[in-house]
Amino acid sequence: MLTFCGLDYCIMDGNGRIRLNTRFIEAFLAQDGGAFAMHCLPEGALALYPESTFQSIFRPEPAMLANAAESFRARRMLRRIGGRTREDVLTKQGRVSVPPAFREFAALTPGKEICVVGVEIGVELWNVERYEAEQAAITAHELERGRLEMASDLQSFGSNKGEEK
Amino acid sequence: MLTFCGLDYCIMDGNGRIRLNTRFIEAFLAQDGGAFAMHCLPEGALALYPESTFQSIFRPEPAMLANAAESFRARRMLRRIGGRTREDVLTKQGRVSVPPAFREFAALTPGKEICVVGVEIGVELWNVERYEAEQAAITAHELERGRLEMASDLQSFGSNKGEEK
DNA sequence: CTTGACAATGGAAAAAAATGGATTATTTTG
DNA sequence: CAAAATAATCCATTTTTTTCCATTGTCAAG
Repeated sequence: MLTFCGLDYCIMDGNGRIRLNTRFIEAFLAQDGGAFAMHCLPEGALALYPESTFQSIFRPEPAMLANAAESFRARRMLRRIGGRTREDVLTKQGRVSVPPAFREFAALTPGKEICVVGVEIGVELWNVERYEAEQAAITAHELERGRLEMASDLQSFGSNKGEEK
Repeated sequence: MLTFCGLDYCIMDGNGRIRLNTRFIEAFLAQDGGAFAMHCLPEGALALYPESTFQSIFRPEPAMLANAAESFRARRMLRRIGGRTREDVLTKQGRVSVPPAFREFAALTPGKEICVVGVEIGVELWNVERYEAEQAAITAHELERGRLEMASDLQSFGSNKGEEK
């Protein structure tokens, strides 16, 4: 069953907060009582994962923690997660406020429309243009895949022109 | 036996919902008590599959879930399914409401006519013009396939001109 | 230490949209 | 042609979404 699914367009209010739709609110409440982690993804969007999901996916290995003092790479890894993550709890009204630094990171402008995307294990907050570009990339890949599949269907007859017009 | 078959034209009401015909309603009720998944296809249409059918097709690999932190590709996969799917249940009257983002995706306009196509394992909702274009593409492919099939029949005699005209 | 400005927070009212039911119209069937 | 079944429309109700406002907290200047 898909816990977090669907796509909403909604408005970030003048103070940089958004209200999740009812299904998402209930999913967060059910999983960790509304506790979640907000994390900046390299794609330029913000992911919200229920607290426990975040822990199980992003928790650094003990070895990493032990190495932090000596290892440049270990420190960078911890910084990457730590500096780009914030933990919080949904308000009673199911609102999430996005801190200024994160808003800037994800190009989310107070007062403007944003996308809230269900991604099975949580949700992602996207700038609309960025999300549409992401969608287009996904669709283009799928269509190309379909095109090749159909072309190969004709190949079985030893077609000398597998490409259609 | 073809559970879902046939083609209907019907009207999406002013609130973005459609009512399935009796055969489809009964098929959905019979399979999962009316529970279904609505999924955006790259062709630009919406597929409705009974819950269990959808699960068997799109069940996410556990690896994908675990890799969400590290893998760009894993996140995109979760986004591809999660962001483009919604689970729901038929109402008592057999109505399905299509959320705004999905309406836009499939070019389904409230108050206008759409196509409901039986596709054996479920149904698809199409914008009328898009469906007609798809039909044309299917026919063109079949004809091309037939042409190649006949040509290859001649090949068996070592014809020096396998191509016709 | 107090005051004032600013931002963040929480709550609630107003607006908009979705929902469910029932009525009306249309088509199919006998 | 009449009756039944199906499809479409309308309307009242509920829910959701958005906007607005009051309160709280923080920081800086006096």
